[in-house]
Amino acid sequence: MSLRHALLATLDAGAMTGYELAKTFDQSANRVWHATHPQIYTELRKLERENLVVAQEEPRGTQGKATKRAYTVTEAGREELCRWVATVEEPTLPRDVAHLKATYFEYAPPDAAREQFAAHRAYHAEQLRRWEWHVEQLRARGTDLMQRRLAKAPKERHAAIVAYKVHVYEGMAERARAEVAWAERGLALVDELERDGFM
Amino acid sequence: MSLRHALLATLDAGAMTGYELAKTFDQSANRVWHATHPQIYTELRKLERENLVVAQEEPRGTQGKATKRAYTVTEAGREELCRWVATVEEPTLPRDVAHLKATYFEYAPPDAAREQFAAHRAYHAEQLRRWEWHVEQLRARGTDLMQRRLAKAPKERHAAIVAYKVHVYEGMAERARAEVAWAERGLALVDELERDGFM
DNA sequence: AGATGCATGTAACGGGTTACATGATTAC
DNA sequence: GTAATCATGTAACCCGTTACATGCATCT
Repeated sequence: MSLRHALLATLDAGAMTGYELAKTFDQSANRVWHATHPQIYTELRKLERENLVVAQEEPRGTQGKATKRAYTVTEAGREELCRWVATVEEPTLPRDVAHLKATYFEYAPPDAAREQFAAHRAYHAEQLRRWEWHVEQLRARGTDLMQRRLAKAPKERHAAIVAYKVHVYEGMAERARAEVAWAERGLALVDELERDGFM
Repeated sequence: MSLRHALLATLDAGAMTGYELAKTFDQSANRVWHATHPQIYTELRKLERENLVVAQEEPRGTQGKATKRAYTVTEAGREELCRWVATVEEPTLPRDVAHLKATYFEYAPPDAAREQFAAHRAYHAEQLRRWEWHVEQLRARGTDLMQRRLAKAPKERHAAIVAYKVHVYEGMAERARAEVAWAERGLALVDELERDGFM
């Protein structure tokens, strides 16, 4: 149940609608925790029922039929967020398709193996680019979310707020680099096995 | 739906019961893909209904009331396995509690942050030990599963069978090392922030 | 007038976890 | 005889995905 806390933390920087949260989640900041929009809307309603957030309903469009709802964290919500952040959690259990599949590449022709290592490399190279870009943005305190967050916090804490996020995103970048290197060693391995007649 | 393929691959090395598969899954080999025992038993029944495996039912114990079922892959199952291995899949979407939480360590007292980085380090150090041990076992072709797998495959393919698995497990070890390093940099960061009065 | 994109949802389904149930074997 | 462990399952629940529905806005 981490989605709710990711939502609480994001909302703590300032009120947002479900749509804005969904955008924030999948394009920029929280690529650490994936969530789809139906999930976000549903979870927000749930958080509202539990009084961890409150919604401000406003008309959307000119006809006044459609509405949008901007959510704000309540005091209880903030407490729940702090409680969660300070709690040590069980590590996520491993479930990694790419590595699982690579375990059994013996069952596939060399070209299929190569194709998959190449796809792996491409995906993580792209991720790496994103993480690196994001680290720069954070350091420059240039993202919307960060500015809103900093505006609400006392100045002496700004360094910590930025530093933890930078640390996380640098960790993700490091990971992506490792995946790229792993895929490249994989490609070399396929070549080697084929050259030596083992495939 | 990777569990079924992990099961098919494991069974392809030789018949096993659900219990043996569960053990294989969580203690030694397939720590790349976590699965609990109810899930394994259920999936095996499903694979059986789809004719991807067949079960050999045998009495268990002396009273002859309880039974056990040893599963074997069918030709269709092997084809499905090969098809899956050769297919490029969407990468698993990121969902990482530890990194998500670390993003918000600003909300926690420094000691709570330290405790979590320490737990992270301990967990991945232990994982690293496991992966390294496993790589050694594989290279020595010393695991049960590997020996059964090799016994069924033509000799000229042995090198590839071992090499792919070693590559995967070395990748996992590399990852674990990166997580340990990340946690250590995290600990240093908390110290630094506290020393400079930012917490 | 129709297509595309913004914005907010609901419903059905599937995979995975936790809790529970049951029987056999081994060690004390 | 009782506790622990081996072994096989079922049931309820929760989280997340996919597909569908709806309304407004903008561009052509």
